[in-house]
Amino acid sequence: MLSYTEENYLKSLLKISSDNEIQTVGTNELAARLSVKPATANNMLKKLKQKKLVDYEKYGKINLTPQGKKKAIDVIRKHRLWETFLHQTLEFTWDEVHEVAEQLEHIQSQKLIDKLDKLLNYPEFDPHGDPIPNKNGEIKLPFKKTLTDITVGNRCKMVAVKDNSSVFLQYVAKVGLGINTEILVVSKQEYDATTLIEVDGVRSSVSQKFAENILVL
Amino acid sequence: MLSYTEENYLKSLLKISSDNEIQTVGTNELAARLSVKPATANNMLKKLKQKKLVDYEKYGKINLTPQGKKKAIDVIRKHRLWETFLHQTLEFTWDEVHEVAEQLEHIQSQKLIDKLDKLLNYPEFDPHGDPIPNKNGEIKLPFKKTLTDITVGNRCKMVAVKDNSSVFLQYVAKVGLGINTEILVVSKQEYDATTLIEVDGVRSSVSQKFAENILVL
DNA sequence: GACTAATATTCGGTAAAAGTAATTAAAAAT
DNA sequence: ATTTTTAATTACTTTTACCGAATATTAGTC
Repeated sequence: MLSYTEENYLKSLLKISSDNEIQTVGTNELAARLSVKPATANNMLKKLKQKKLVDYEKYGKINLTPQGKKKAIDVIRKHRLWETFLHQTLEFTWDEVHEVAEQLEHIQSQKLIDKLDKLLNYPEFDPHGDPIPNKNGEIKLPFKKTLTDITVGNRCKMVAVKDNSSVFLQYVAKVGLGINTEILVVSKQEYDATTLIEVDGVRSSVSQKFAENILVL
Repeated sequence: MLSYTEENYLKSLLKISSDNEIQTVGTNELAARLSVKPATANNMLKKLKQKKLVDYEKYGKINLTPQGKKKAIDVIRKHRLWETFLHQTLEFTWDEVHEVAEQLEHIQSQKLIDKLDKLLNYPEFDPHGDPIPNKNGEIKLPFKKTLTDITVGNRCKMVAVKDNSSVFLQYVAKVGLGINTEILVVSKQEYDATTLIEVDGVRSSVSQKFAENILVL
């Protein structure tokens, strides 16, 4: 049985590698994500290596073993199913779901998750548009284009967000955006890529940082 | 914020005092309930006293403070709401719900519990017939008569069970009993109070121990 | 190839949580 | 009033997670 903390480390490892493409996961980055010091992360990595959940050599690259990856996917599956449940069934707003799901994802009961999955009718994406791994650990490929990729004068549809922080999500909602809303890119500043967008007839100016976190189709 | 274990101690303290009427709660009994050594329970009691959740003096009797009681009721409320959810919404059998609810009861989110309560339409009793405290901590009085109180030739209706162990519940179901089933007391052995009952036309012989754990109206 | 910056690791130690064995105190029995 | 039994407490152990400081390694630059 894995501890709450161990599960979080595995989850972060998987998330980092899927966020940054092929990219190399380092002790520092891992530590930063989890808001701990590198020494702490290193300790945990040693423990996880011993449990054969991660595979790495001193000063070498960190990889999840097949077992570790399976476990990590399972945690993410639980997290996203709970988010979906909170949003769909219990009417939580999409910026409220994450925090509670962080707790719920550690509940141990295979049957619970299977039943929840069924209740929600086997959803493929959570309220933020992130893919929910199915029971076999298969994940629908997430979208790769962001709002920054849309050229001036073109329309696109928002399908997900990259940043799940509550402050970001509330800002997104304030601009009139949500899953499946249409966006028109009106203009862009050449200097800092500040973008003027139009959503349901309302225009807003958003920063490059903002646009990078909006995934579109 | 209370730890998982602290919450369990408070819950047990409340349960003991409501199970055994006025009865004095001792360190030993508490320890036995939680399957730890008396020393462990004593440690925790000191900690809980310091947090002003229990009130007791060395070698004296243990009482929950108003705050402690409130917290304990809250944990029980969460436990029983989750049990109801698992049974009603997710189709768990009544002997499966307890174990998972033991985990779910520690999730911290007022909103989650309120929404769950609403989803279930503010239930007053859980799948075992135990009363669910409402949002203000008020508890519908539980039933006090047991199957042993019914005299030969009379009928009664099962409304709850005292023992929530899976082995007992499965036995109960095997005899044909469930919440709201009718029972006819056919005869009783004088020697050991073994009782012959009839449920839906099927007769079974049950021990005194069994009968004591069946609450009836 | 030597210097340096960035990154990783080890060591020693802290703090909190949860537990037990062995002892001591109190209550009950003779 | 002494012994026996029961209950409560003290003192110590283990586990988990964390950090600061010192050290080691790797990679990039001149």
